[in-house]
Amino acid sequence: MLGLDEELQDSTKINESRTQRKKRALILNAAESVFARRGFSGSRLKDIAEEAGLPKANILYYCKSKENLYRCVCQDILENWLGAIGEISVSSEPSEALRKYIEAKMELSMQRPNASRVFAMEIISGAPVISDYLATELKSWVDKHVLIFQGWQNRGQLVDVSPYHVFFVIWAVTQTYADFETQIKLLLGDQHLGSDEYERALKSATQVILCGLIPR
Amino acid sequence: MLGLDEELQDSTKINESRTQRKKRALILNAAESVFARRGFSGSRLKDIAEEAGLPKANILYYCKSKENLYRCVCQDILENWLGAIGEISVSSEPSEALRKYIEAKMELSMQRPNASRVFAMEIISGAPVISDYLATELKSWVDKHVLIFQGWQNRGQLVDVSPYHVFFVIWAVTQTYADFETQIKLLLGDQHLGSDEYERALKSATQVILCGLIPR
DNA sequence: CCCTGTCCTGACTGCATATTCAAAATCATT
DNA sequence: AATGATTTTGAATATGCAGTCAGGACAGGG
Repeated sequence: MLGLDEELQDSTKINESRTQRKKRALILNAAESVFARRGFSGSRLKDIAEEAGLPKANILYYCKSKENLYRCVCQDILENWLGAIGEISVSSEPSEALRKYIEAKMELSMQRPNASRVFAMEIISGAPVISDYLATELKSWVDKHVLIFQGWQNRGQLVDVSPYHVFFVIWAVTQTYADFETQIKLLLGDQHLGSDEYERALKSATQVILCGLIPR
Repeated sequence: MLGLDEELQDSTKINESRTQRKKRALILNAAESVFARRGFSGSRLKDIAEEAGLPKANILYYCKSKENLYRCVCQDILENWLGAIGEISVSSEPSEALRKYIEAKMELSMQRPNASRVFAMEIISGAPVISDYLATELKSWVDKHVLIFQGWQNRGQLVDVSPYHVFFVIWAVTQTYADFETQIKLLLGDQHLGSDEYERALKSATQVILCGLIPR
């Protein structure tokens, strides 16, 4: 279990046919949903194969090993996340910028809850696969935005809390609706977190966090 | 994988000697720390045994099976949590009550981070073992407190957000410092979340959440 | 239609691991 | 100290699973 970039199944091969790309996506999806539920060691290739509707050996043909498959899933998730979340600029109004950011994160959590869960398990397990990514790409992204936050704070547009912790709070809240869906459903007595409940969650999260961050 | 209460190794046997209770605690501790890192399926009895400094077969002697051991760990965690968190009463001032609650939760997260992580993984996995507990004991506790929150809201002491989501937000934030410690350490560049950083985390969490909840 | 390389897959292998077992050690009681 | 009950443990077992492989299907180019 080392870094992400070594030995990854090359998913951008020059001559990859349409059906092949579809099959890859199918496998990644199936794998993501199984890994999300059982974690890496708890997942069985057989289950992933069934979920994807393919024979086990075919999975191994596309992704050389279970570990490599897991790495591909992680990479897929990280790319998707980095791409989907827009930047925040210094000049923007913090309340609007933060609202947009929270909305975007929330949207991601609801649309690909399994991605969030795989990520969560990976971190809880000590990030054996993505720690490099966290320490380099994510860290520099965060550090950059911490500066922006401090700019806002100097202008009195943001309350005086450690900017890092602002991120921790936002991430915690937005991801909880994906990661702890089971618990939330059970407590709300709901079977499926409908879009009405999603609205309420978004409203609560945004309201609580923003009110706590923007001075009046 | 069924409910919690069936077939649990009876840890309250009448004549259990001091050394036996110590050994049980030793095993539970070791198991908790391994389960926290690897999840249920990812954990190896061998690793738990090594962590506890006991031969593998001895673990099985005390807890009949790996699954039963996992159940015991979960039960231990839930009991500890339920016991440690005080009640919140209607008559209390919401800002003080919530502050205390947040502090207590935060304290638990920092003191037994592994417990929090086991719990998190269990929920993400769909709560195969503790779903009964969530649906009964925890649900009734939450429902009771939702009424209290609504009382506060009627008196204008608490902003108008869904009380359930107030809990989700508080839990998300307080647990993130245990569950995502790896990520937080990497981003802060710290090796060990010292007590100074803990103070900062507590302050940020309390400030953001409370300011968002208490009207002015 | 044949040939060549790619893709697919059922059966097999070897290893890791939870659990059992039986014998040894320890303890408790008289 | 003798006897029986409980506790401990190394070794054996049996199962489940990731990964291999050899051969079949298939596509494309001539």
